[in-house]
Amino acid sequence: MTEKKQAILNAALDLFIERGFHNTPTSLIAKEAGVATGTLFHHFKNKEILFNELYLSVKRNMIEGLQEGLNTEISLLEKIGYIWGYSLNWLIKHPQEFRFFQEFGNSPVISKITREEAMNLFANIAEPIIELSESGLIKESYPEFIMDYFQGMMYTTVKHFMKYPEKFTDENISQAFEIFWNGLEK
Amino acid sequence: MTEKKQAILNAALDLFIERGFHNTPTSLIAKEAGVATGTLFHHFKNKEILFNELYLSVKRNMIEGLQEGLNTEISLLEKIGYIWGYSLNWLIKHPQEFRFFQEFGNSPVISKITREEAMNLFANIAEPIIELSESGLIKESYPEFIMDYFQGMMYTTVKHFMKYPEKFTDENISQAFEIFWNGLEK
Amino acid sequence: MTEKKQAILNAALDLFIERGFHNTPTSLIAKEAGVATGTLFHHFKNKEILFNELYLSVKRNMIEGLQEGLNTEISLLEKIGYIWGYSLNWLIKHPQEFRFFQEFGNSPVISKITREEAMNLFANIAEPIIELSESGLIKESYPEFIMDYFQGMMYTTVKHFMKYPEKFTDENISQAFEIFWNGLEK
Amino acid sequence: MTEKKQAILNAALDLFIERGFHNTPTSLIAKEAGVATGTLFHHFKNKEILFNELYLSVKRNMIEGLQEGLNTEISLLEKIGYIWGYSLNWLIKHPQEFRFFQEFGNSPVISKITREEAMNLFANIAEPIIELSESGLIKESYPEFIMDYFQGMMYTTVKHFMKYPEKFTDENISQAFEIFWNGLEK
DNA sequence: CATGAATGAGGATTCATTCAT
DNA sequence: TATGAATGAATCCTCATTCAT
Repeated sequence: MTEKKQAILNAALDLFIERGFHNTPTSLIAKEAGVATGTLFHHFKNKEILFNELYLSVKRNMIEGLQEGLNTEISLLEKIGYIWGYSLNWLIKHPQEFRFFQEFGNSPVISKITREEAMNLFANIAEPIIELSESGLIKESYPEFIMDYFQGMMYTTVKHFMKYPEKFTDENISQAFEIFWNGLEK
Repeated sequence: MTEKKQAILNAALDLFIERGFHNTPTSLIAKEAGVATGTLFHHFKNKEILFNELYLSVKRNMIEGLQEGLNTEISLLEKIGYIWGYSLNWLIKHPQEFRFFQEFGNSPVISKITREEAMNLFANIAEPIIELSESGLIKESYPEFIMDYFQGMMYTTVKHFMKYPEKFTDENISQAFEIFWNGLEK
Repeated sequence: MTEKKQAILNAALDLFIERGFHNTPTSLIAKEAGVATGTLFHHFKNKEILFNELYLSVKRNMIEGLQEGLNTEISLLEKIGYIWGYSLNWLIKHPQEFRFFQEFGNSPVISKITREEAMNLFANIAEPIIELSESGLIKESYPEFIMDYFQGMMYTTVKHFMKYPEKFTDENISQAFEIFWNGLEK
Repeated sequence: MTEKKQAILNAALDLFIERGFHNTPTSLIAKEAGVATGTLFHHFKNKEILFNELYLSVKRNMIEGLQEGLNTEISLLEKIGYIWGYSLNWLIKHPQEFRFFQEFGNSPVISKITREEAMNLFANIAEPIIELSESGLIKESYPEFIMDYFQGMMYTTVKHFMKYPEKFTDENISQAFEIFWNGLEK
């Protein structure tokens, strides 16, 4: 990846979050990235493609570290805890990326293909969560709900700590996981 | 409210959801509403004001029935259950409105004043939830978290049932509330 | 037709001829027509549609008078002579329109539908010429050639007189028709 | 001429015909020619110069063979017939080149200098035709008209045979010349 | 000679808003 | 109230040309 291409992605992330997709001129992205307008279109065929590439790039960044931690031999519960902890931390440390997911997770600008590629990235992260729903360790339920509940609680928690940064203490973090887990327990 | 004004609000709701604020031309709203472009600006000084009025109108519609049910003398727990049940039902029955809140809850187009007005509408609905956090009935926590947790679980649940309509059974609804509640219980 | 719409067509005719389709900015057309850019797109959905409407409009103008003269009962030869004379005169008196046909007769910007509509306009003008090829009055040939020969000679002649206006005398006009006709005669 | 330079000219010919001068990006020409954009500007200072060089190159190709055949001692009439036959054949066998002349013969992109150079190439081909007009062999007329008539009939004929390839038979070819000649004969 | 990333001026089109009817 | 033609600033994108490698 060229330096300029990366600069464009960085500028685009900030601007799309702050102003939304349709309210962010490509000229502004280029300006913030310190390149000419033409350069933007040299690297990304059009604005939509830029957006889709950005989406995948952010997803990849988030997953990168997660993958590695899961390769070790640990129990299912430990895996769940690890995924929760890692994700929570990563999202809190990357507030822009978190807002990006929140705002654009359902955006029609993201193409089917991009969505599929993103799904594939998450395949082996989703696995332990699905496994959990079938493990007998928790209330009887179905995988789709557990998956959505996990993600929902995660987002709710991050959003909360982002709104009240002073509440982001070890104690409150533990409590959040506890609430999540107590909800599921038999 | 004139018939035409209402038609404009109805058309705007659908279009804003489907296409986003900045990607929805006022001309298209007018067309879908069956009025001339000029007519739209006759009723709403500009696009932003139309959006803000729409936001408040949707909020009011949701609260309307909720208020009444809370006026009776019932226990705190019953109130919480009532709010949860009513909201869940209303949102599921009004999917467009739900999507509207999801997409635009954080939109910068909503003015401070509009946001305050909306807050006021929810004042006595928020009350029981805040009371709960101080009631000793649940894990020790602070009101802001309980509030966000309530809303987060609610949205998570509705979103889930919207994605999997066939899962929207009495049993699963109860289970969702149970999970929410178990999470909080001491 | 609005006054402004007509002004746009007039300006477009001159500019397209002088500069070609792709080298004529819509902004310039609007400027020459004395209207705002937006007005141009209010009347013509896009540049190509403007071009196609212009093409048809010019064709219609040329045919208008021609049609009437053919409705009378005159011999085949007289009809041919009339068509030749009328067309030659009209084209010489409308040099811009002539150049327009020359430059853009084969332009890929003209859509199939436009081409068909134009053909229909010429249906009963083409008729006598086709009839001629089957009349036995001339060398044995086939209609398609006679048609192309007629048009080719017409264009050649007009082009010539346009290049050398001082040669545009009654005598030379007669001679041109004579050459055309001698070529065909048995 | 380098291989690459020739490849650029070949690609340019096809693309200019198909899309017109202003609608043909230099990047596309380079791509079709299998070279880098920079390479194109290495061989031709700019797009206009490329176009002018292409024009002259095509003219030269057409004339090449014609010149030789005229150097022999034959009668005026034979010369005329030879020019007609050779040109007709060459144009039919080089349809792209023919379309190129048709479309761009009057293009303002061709510079005065280029136009003069092209004229010079045709000097001794034009000679017999001009001589014809003064020979007394044909109707009394003036050289400019004979010249234009010759070229007009030639183009008309080629165009016709290109539109109806199945009509391109020896018989029809003779007839075309006959019509051309009968038109002129006293 | 050859390359292709980078440039930025230019052009087609859109759209919120106005205003005369 | 209602209309829709008119406006022109704003935006996405293209493309001839340059230049460092």
